[in-house]
Amino acid sequence: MIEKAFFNRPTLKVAQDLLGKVIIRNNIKAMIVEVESYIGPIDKGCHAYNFNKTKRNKVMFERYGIAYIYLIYGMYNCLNFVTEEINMPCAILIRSVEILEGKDIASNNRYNLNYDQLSKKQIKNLSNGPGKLCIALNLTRKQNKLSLISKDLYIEDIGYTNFEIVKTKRVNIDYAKEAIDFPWRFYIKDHSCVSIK
DNA sequence: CGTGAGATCATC
DNA sequence: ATGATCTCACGA
Repeated sequence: MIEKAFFNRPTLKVAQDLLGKVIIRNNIKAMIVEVESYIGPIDKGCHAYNFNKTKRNKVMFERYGIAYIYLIYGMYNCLNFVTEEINMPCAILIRSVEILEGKDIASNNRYNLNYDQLSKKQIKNLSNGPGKLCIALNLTRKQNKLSLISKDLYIEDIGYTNFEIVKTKRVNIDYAKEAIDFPWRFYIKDHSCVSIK
C-alpha cells in the first residue's frame, strides 16, 4: 500500500507519479493511465478556484490522502485524490484506468455481464473515462472523503515505470480562461485506455 | 469511423 | 442555467 505521505508533495508531481500505479477497490485492481491536476489557488478550471469553498468542494480543503467524489452532468461521478495541506485545495482527477484484475466484477458493475460476454466496444469502454471508471469501480458520492489508505480503497505500486508521459491540456474546461492551456493532463503514451488523444 | 443530441440533477 | 460525461442513433 502506498502511504499517505505520497500525496503530501506538489500536486503536479503526485499526478505524474500516479501513472502506472494501481487502485485497489472491491477486489479490483485498476492501473491509472490518465490524470488531470486541479490547483485551486491559481486555477480557474478548479471547483476551488481562489479558495472558494462550497458544500460540494469542502473535501478539497482537507488534508492530503482522501478521495473527492462529486456528481457531474446529473448522472456521473468523478474520482479525485486530494493533495497538499489543509486549506490548500488541490486534487487530481482520475480520468482513465485499465482493469488488471477483477474484470468480471468490474464488467458486472458496469454492464451486468461477465467479462467474457462483453462486445469489443464494451471492453474498450469499460473504464476509459472518469464517469465510466467510477461505475466500474463502484465509486459514488458515498465514498466522498474516504481515506486513500483504507481497506475499501487504496493505491499500490506494482513497479510499472516503463513508459513515457504525455503532458497536454485538460479536457472540457472551456470556461477556465487562461487555465485552459495549462499542461496539467498527464497520460501514459500510446496506452490503449487513454480517453482522448 | 465520426458527429450530434439527449439524459438528468446538484450546485451556484 | 450549467457542467472536470456518456450513450445511442445516424451517416459515411
